[in-house]
Amino acid sequence: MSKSLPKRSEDYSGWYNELVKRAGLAENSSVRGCMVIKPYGYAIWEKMQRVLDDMFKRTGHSNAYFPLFVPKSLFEAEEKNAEGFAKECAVVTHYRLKTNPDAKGKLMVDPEAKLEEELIVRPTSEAVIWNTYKGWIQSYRDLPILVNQWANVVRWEMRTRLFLRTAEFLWQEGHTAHATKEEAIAETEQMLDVYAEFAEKYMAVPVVKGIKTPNERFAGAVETYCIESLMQDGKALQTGTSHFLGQNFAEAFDVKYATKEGGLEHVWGTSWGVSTRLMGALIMTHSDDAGLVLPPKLAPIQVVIVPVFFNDTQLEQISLKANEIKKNLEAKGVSVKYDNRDTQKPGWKFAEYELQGVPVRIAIGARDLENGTAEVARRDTKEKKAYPLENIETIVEGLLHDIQENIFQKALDFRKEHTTKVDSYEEFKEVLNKKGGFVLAHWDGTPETEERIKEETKATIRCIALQTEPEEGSCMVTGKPSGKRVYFARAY
RNA sequence: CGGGGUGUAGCGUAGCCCGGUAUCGCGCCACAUUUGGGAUGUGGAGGUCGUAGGUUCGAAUCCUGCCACCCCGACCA
Repeated sequence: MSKSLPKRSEDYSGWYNELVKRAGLAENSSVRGCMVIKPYGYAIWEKMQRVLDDMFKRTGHSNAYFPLFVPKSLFEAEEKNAEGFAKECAVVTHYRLKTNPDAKGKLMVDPEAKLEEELIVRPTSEAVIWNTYKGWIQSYRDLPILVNQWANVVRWEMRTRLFLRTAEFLWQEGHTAHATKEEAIAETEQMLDVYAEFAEKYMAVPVVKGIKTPNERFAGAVETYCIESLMQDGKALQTGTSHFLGQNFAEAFDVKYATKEGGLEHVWGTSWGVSTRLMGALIMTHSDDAGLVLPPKLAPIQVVIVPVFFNDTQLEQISLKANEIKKNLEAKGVSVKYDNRDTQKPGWKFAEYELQGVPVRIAIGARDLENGTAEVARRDTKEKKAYPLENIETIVEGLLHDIQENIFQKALDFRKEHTTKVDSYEEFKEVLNKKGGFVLAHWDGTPETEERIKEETKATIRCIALQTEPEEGSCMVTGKPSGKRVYFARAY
């Protein structure tokens, strides 16, 4: 195993794959397409979960849990949704194994134990949930229902990549039911805002909020909202989606409520989710050739203290000071690791914590004790500076704040530099090939043109941004009139 | 599912064409010297060569089947 990662500029996907493994985030498992999320990677996911979960609670949602299996008859009830997922479903057909009479010590599927109705391993839970909601909702007094679940889902992907696309992944899916269309749309938009806030304030990942074109829309939704972000290789990544389901699922599952006025109406629905794919966005937005760069707000270890010592006496003295700093920082809510192992050298530790993206590193040696200082290094810029020990906690606290701001700003600048307006198809292709990033162009609004662009350039419409100001123009491909520019990019 | 490739120690590999029981690096263990950016030396442990079969006195090497993984395509919210 070589010591350094592949360079981003030379082999971006190699860099990503190696980084995920070497930083201890995840690894491939013996199950095709499925990953093992390792403790360090899972710790980041847990922090994401905690923040998001709080945000969901604050907006009135409660958690619940629904089954992993969906009976085929339920699954197919909402036709478009079922069709959209049909090609990537794992299906349970039997419920028993038996010993194989032809191969000693081996098991085989018991042909006698065929399920009467196949069970689909959920690729998403709308079907089970709406079928359940049917029993929960009779009157307007039962609405709204604001439920979220943290779960795993399975989508049998042909080609997988750690975090970005795996056959099984972890996510949360919110499913809400409302009395009115307006309320459901407001919910959809509210959750999109929650995701955007989370991405920008916590992950430090700038996002474009928008709606999907019909081609890219969630199967079964009336409107799909999304947040899109830009990775360092110029490819876009969908980081979250929020769907206005209209009455599609209510109709498919016959979910009606009695109105105040005594009428009977189908309820309105939404669903919204973010997944472990966020980990991919986090990694690819900030990290560099030396390893992971984590935003302080999501870093499992925010500060690491590394002692530099030559003998046990020195270590003892340094530890005294280090533990004091650790305690003081922890009192301020900062998570600190004091790495006093004598089995690794300081230089090794420096490199290791850089690989793991720990935002701030404090090194204390005998020399520092004499001078009453410590060396403080920040991960994002790799700057090192000696500070007096007295107010080091304040310095570190400020630094964590700075890093959070700085990496967001850096990502935002990158996105600005890589967002290009073009007015011709030629220019469009050139920008895609030479520069990458988001390309803002006029489009005639037809699925045919969108499809043609996708086939010819591999770029898709990432979204129609919510904040886009109207601008008269003509479609770069067909010349037909267009009222605004849309975001194109090659995407993950 | 199509086209190409690869499976050899925990990881990365040489050997395969031309058959004779496996090379090197990292990591691991022990000891010593080291320790402010991934230390050095000496010694040591670790292998069903993906798997099943075939050819052969003898197979990592040749042949066949199977499995897994990677790349390209197709597919993909």
